[in-house]
Amino acid sequence: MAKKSRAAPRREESLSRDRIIEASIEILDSSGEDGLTFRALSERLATGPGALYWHIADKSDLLTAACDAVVARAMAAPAVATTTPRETICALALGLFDAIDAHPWVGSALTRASGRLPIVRIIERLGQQVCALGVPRAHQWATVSALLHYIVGVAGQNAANAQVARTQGSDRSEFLDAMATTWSHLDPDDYPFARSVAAQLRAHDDRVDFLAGVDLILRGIGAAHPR
Amino acid sequence: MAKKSRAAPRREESLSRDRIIEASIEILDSSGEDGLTFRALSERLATGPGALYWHIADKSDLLTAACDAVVARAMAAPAVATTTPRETICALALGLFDAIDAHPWVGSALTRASGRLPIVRIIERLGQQVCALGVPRAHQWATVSALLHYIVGVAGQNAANAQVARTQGSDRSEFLDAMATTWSHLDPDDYPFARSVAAQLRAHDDRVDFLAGVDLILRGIGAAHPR
DNA sequence: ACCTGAACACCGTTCAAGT
DNA sequence: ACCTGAACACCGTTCAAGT
Repeated sequence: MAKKSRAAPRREESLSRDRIIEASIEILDSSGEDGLTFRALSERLATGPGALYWHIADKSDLLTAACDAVVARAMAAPAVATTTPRETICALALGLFDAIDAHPWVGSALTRASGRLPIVRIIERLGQQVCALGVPRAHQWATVSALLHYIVGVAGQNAANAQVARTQGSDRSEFLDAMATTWSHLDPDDYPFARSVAAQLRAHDDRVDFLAGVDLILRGIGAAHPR
Repeated sequence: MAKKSRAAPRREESLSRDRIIEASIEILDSSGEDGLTFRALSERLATGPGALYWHIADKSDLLTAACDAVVARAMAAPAVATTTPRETICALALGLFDAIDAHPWVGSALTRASGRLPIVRIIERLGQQVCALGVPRAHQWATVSALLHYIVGVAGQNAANAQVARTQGSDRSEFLDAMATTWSHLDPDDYPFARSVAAQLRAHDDRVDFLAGVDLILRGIGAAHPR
């Protein structure tokens, strides 16, 4: 047996906020929101639950920090000077959509992060482009707010869908299929529209619909503030 | 002492799904999401926690049902024949906004109710008006989806704000004030936009901003599908 | 300063037993 | 058929005690 080197640390790396957040993201990605517990997390980090509280305030802090790490990456892509503000907004929105698609738990974390850092990052990037679009100062906040709420709304719905699919053990298409079937059995007098779109539901592409919504808002901005 | 009448029931009314949901709404309104526990609920209904499971599947079922009761009321208002589809959509959106403002927990419940009854109710009412607007069949779903996600997004944010305000014991204006202060202290190079809107944040009216967002989407619909 | 891990005060849910 | 309430398997969080 090899002799222990002097002052060998208990872990390969000592505990730190960043290491905790990194481990949290891994657990969230593999086991979902319900899988992230202080016990599971401390086990993975080879420590006790109490140790985590030295580096993070509470679970909400942990979730927001994990969310922020993902959002920061998605918002880090620099704006290319040769693109229009409109294109940049679409790119930012799509970047967020894809990040949330890859990490569904970010969707629900974002919903609970109002006013916190991850939301401010998004507001800042959107806001700069809304200014560049020529929206007058008095309307800038409401405009950014509309874009933000739409994006966060879709994010939350996607997270919820993923959560349902996870707990039911079914994948997305099975989930959509079951939903479409339920809708097509609704009362024709009370729910004519829901019945009529049930079929489209099976084939639709969330990403395309998401972009269509962003496009609608951008058109609205253009119509409200013609240059 | 009055003689007990024969066959006196243990409770004034026997347990039922509706009574459970009604009591849940009262608890949610007075104590928030965290206040709704099976123990608090069974105590208020003078029964044991296990009894509730005879009438409801689980907590998610309970929350969705409570949410649906509120949404159903907000969506029940009949469309007046003399109004335009546009006005009806605004009225529906405002009705939901006010319902969620009065019952903040509905916001987060809605986010987790994708494809369930409360969401279908909203989709149906919006969908009929979107049809009336003359949106071509192929674009109806994406259009309704944009409106829905925006509304649910705002709802979720409002619920989160109310939740933060509740746990901090502060009211909405204190919360907004603290947020504005934090934002105004952000780094000027990294967050010029967030800093510039921080002041507006203190004075802004959520309801007005919400309507501005609905208006933006409606303008976008008009621009995308001119009649 | 940082970590340990038992203990506390809860949860949602189940289920044998009652009526 | 409907209800009871103890019991189960968890949570997040705290804190005296260690290094």
